[in-house]
Amino acid sequence: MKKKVTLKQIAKELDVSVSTVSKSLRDSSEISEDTRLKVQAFAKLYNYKPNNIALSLKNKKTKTIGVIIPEIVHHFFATVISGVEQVANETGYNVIVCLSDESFDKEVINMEMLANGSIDGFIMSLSKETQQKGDYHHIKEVINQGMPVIMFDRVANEILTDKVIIDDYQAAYEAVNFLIQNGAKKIALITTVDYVSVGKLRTEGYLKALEDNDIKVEDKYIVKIEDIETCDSKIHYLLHSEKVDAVIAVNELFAVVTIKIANSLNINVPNDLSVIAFTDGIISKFSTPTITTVSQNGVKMGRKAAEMLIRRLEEEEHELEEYDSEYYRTEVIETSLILRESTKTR
Amino acid sequence: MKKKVTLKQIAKELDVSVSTVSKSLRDSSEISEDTRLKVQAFAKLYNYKPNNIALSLKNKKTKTIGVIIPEIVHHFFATVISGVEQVANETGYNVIVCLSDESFDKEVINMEMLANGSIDGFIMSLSKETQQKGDYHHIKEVINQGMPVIMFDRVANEILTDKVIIDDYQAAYEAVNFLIQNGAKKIALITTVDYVSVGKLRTEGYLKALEDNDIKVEDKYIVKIEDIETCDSKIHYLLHSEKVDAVIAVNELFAVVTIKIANSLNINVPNDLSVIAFTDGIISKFSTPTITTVSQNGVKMGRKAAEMLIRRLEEEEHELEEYDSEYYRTEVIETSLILRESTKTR
DNA sequence: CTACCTTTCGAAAACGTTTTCGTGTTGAAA
DNA sequence: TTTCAACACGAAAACGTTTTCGAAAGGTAG
Repeated sequence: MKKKVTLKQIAKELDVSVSTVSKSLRDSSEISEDTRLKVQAFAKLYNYKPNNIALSLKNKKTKTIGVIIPEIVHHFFATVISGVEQVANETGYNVIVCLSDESFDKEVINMEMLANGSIDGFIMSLSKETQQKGDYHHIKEVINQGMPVIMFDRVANEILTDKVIIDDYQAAYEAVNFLIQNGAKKIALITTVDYVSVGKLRTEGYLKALEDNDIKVEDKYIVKIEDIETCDSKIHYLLHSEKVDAVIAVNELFAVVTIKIANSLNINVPNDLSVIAFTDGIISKFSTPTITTVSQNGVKMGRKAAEMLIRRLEEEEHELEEYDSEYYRTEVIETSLILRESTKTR
Repeated sequence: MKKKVTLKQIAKELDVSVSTVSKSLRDSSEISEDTRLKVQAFAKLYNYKPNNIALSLKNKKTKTIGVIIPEIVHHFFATVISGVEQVANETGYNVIVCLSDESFDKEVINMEMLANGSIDGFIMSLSKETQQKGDYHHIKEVINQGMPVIMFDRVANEILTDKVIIDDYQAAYEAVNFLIQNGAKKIALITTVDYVSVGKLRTEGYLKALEDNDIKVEDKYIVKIEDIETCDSKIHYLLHSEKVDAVIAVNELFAVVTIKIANSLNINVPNDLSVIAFTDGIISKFSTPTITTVSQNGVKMGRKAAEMLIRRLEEEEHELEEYDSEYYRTEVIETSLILRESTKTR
C-alpha cells in the first residue's frame, strides 16, 4: 500500500524546494530544463497527481456541480442527471447528487451542506413539500452568497434565478386540442394537487383549451390525486361513473393505471378512450397499448441546465452587469406530442 | 450579496485571534464564558458555517462517497443510488455520482479524478467495456493506495475487495426450476453476451437447472443479444421458428419485447408461453400482462454497499489486521421470485 | 574591476480550518 | 514577598497547492 505522493515528498527526495517541483510540473520557464525533466520523470514514476482538495482550497473553485432532486427512482429525473453528467464530463466538472426525498427539511440540509464550499453551483428541482410550504429562504440565501443556482422543471416564480422548464401550460393546451380535433368531447384530467407547480400549469392549459373550444368544464372530470394509494380507486370511480372519451394524465403512472382500469371495465383504448400522458418515459414505450405522450426531454433539460450553470461559473470572472433586468434567463425546452397506440386519429 | 464569513473575519471584527474564535465555536473550556458567548452570538448572526474544503484538507477526510455506475437511466442503478444515498444521509456523507456510460476510458478517467482527494471511498459497478477488456488496473491501483472500494452487481473475481452481489447463478437456477415444475419443457434463455458477469452466471444457472431435470440443452433456445437493435428480430425468429413454452430473460426489456412479439404472433402469455425476467423494475409492474420477475433489490444493495464502505472508513482508525485471508467480504443479497401474470402455476 | 542583467531557484504567503504549545496575567498559598 | 497553579488567550504549524517576490550565482559589457 503506497499512499499518494505529494509535492513535499518529491521535493525532499530530489533535494529541491516545493516551489521548484510545482513549477517544473507546470512547465514554468523559470526552471532549467535539467531539473524540470528530472522532476517530471520522478513525478511520472511515482504517478503524482495533484490533490483536488488542496487545489479547491487554493483556487476557491471545486469544479463540482451540486444537483438536488426530489427522487432518483424516477425516470425523468434520472434522464436529467444523465444530461447534466454529459456536459459536466465534457467540461471537466464533477457532479454531486443529493436527494431531497420530497422533503423540505432534507432539501434544506443538503443545500446547506453543499453550500459550505463543496460545490461551485446548484442545479435543482423543488421537492413537493417545499412547493407546498412556499418557503424558499434556503435557496435565496445561497443565491445571495453569490452562488449560482439553476432551477429546472419544478421552479418557483418567486425566486430570481436562471431556470429551465418546459412550457407545461402550452403543452397541456396542445394535447387537449389534439384530443378535441380527433373527436373527443368529454376530456378528463388526472392530475396532482395544485401546489406542484407543473401540475397547476398543466391544469390551466387544460382549462384554457376547453374554453377556447367552447367545451364546458366539468369539475367531476378533474381528478386530483394526493397520494398514490388513492390513485386506483379515484380513477376507477371516474371511468365507472362517467363516460369520458379521453383522459390526459400529468404523468405516466396515472396513464398506465387508467389504461389498466379501462381494460378491466371493458373500455377499449384507444377506440372508446384515448389516453395521453405527460413525461415520455419507460412505461409509455412498453405498456400495452403504448401510450401517446408529451415528450419531456430530460437529457436536454439536464444539458441545458448544466450549460447555463457552467457559463455562469466561467463568466464570473468578468463580473458582469448583474443588475440588468434581464440578467436571469428562463430557457424553455420545446415539447412535442409523441403519437403512439393509446390515441386514435381521424 | 454577502459572501460567506470566515474565522479570520470574525476574529478581526471581534479583535481576538483566529484560534480563540475556533475554540469558542467548538465550546472549548479554554475560553472564558464571556468571549465564548460573544463569539458564538456573532457567528450565529453572520450565519457562520465552517468551510468543508478546508476541513477536508485538514482532516484528510472528505465525508464523501464516490459512486461509479455504467448508466443512471436504468432503473436498477437508480435504485442502488437511492439506497446509497439513504445511508449516506443518515451518517452525514455526501455522494458524488459519475457515469462510465459503459465505457472503459470514462470509467478510468472518472476514477482517477475522484481518487485524487475528492472522496473517501468508492462504490462501483463495472462498465461492459471494462468487463470485456478484463483490465482492472485502475481499480487495483486505487485499492493499493489504501482507498476502500466496494463493488456491486457487476463485479470481478480478480479484484480483491468487498463486494455486494445477488446470487445470479442460484436465482437463475431457481427460476428455471419453477418453470419446469409448472410444466415447461422447452425453456429459452434470452441473455446478453458472455463477458457481462451477471449474464454469464445466469446462463450457468439456467444450464445447471436443465441438466438437473434431465432436459437436454438446445443451443437454438439460447439467444444472445449483443446490441439492442437486433433484439426484436432475434426474439421474433426464436418465437416464430421454435415452439418454446417458457422464456427466461436476463432483463426486463428483453422480457417485455418477448411478450409484445408473442402477442403479435398470437401466442398467449401466460397460457402458451410463460415469461420470467430478471431485475424487478418499473416495466414488469406495468406491462400487460405484468411480468413475473426475479427480485433484485437495488435499494438494499445500495444500502449494504454504503454500510460496508462506511464501516471500512470509520474502522480505518484501528488499522485492523489487513492480511487476514477473510479480510474482504462478499455479501449476497437474497432474491425471490415475484409472481405476476406472465407465468401460470398448476 | 565594477555594474548590471539573466538564469535558476527558494522562501513565504495564501486558501480556512484545528490543535498544540507557549505566555502573560491573576490570585492564592507559603 | 516569593512561588506556583489556574485561567485566558495567541502564535504557529499543519493539510497540499500555486504564485509572487527576492536573492544568489554567473556572465557580460563598459
